[in-house]
Amino acid sequence: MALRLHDTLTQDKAVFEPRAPGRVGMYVCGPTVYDLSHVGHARCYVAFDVLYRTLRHRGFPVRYVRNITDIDDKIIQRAAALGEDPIALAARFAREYAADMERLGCLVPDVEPRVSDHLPEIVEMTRTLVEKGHAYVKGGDVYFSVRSFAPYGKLSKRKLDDLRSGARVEIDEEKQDPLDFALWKAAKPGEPSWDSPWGKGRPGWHIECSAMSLRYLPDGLDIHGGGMDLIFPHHENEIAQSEAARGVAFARFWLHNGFVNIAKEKMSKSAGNFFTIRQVLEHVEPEALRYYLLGTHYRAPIGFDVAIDEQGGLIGFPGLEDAERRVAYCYGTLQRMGERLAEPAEKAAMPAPFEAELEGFDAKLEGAMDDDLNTAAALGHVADLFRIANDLCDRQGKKQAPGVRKQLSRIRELLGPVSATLGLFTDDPASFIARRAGRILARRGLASAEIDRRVADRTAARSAKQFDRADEIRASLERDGIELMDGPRGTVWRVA
RNA sequence: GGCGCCGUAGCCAAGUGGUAAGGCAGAGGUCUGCAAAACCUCCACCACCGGUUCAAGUCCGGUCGGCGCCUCCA
Repeated sequence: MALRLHDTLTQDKAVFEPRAPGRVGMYVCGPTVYDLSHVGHARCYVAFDVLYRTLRHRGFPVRYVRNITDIDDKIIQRAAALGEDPIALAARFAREYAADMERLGCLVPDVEPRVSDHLPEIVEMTRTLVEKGHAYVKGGDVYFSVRSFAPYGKLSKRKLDDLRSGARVEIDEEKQDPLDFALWKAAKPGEPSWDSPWGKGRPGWHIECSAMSLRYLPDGLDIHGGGMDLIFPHHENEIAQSEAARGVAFARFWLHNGFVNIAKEKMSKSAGNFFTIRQVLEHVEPEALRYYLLGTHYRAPIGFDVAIDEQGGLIGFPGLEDAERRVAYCYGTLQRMGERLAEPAEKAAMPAPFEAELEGFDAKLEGAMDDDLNTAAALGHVADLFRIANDLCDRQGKKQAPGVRKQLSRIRELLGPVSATLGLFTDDPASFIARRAGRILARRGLASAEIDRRVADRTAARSAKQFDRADEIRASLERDGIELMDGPRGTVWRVA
């Protein structure tokens, strides 16, 4: 089996092989830190986290580089609006971003370079482009000459003449061609600036990714990723800068994730129809968001449901709440498995029918991930696994079957690669369930101690065979969204 | 206008030519004092029209509908 990835350059899937055996260089465009990250960012970084995890799980030594853009027009604008220092504002949102990533279960990249730490590399690459005739200086600005790079448009499948005719960009008198873009911008009063051969200034938007990616992946990139909206112009420009400067291919595989849509339209800052990651995490566990995102293939658009009351107030996120119930089901199953496995050992051998179904799982999971990281298909197989686990756990008393423990521990082993590659089900089951229950109860204004008391009342009524009274209490708890489960070890409750 | 993507059950969603994974909702059942949970069973003329093929949701052409990029954007 071999991992196949979809490459935007060829618009086709191909078997992934690193250019140099023994190491994989992977670069993902990180955020411009002028605000909190939203669900669209979450999707991108979760998707590439899965790629990172999968590569590592397959034994590739990976160097994962994900930048932080902390010098940018928007940061300067936002800082001016808030009366805050731009560098400080960027540092603040970079911390918030890191916290969001951690909560979503995204592994920390090997390198997270910041633009403000890499001015020398950026200046150097810009200087090289000027020397090679791919860039020109106008006043204190430096522009990349798009016409000087023949393959321009190869990633986004655009022709220069099409772009020109459709261009709605204002004609900048300083540019030789409207398509040219700034590598270096002359300083304006009150803005952060750095010294350069062209005077004080700061980097343009695209150059930082070329300079920083090649700084940490000097042999070139095996994989370059980001959102589909970066294909043009950002990634197209990165290719132009990098390949014009070095004369060699920049990245082998270009991977782009699809958008998160609200009411069929792309979630974006500029459209204002976005929800931040932490807004979402006020309503559901982080793992629910991760599970939800992985339920759709990373290149396909994913819808984001929002429930609004009549006054336009936010009620919640129905799709995410469904996902959370599903994650809770999985953790509930893991909890049952743990309890069952703690029981005394059996002697009987594993019966054949289950064995076959379980043994096929590894290959199914691997096959799904091999197919351009088909996490949705992978989760379909994971669903089978949890169903089998519950069925096994049900086999008690009269339905006792041999080999249950052995099979459950096998299932637990099979879940290892799931956690390793998808980053799911890594929490302690009891912790997840308790945390979720606590959050939902708090939202409903309920306390678990009070529920315990009501449950105890019902238990007393049941012992006295006062079933009407017992059912009355059950109904009352149900109205509060509490489900009761009478078992051999007594009654337990949980939030619906 | 240029380039590109998508249309699979009530909803979400996988499906790299050989008679449609999975989840939610719904119906029936097992279990239960009653329930719940869990499990079992049931539930698809793959937008439409042509074409290629022994065989098409899957390939090609067209129609209709939706979306994205071309300006900051994950």
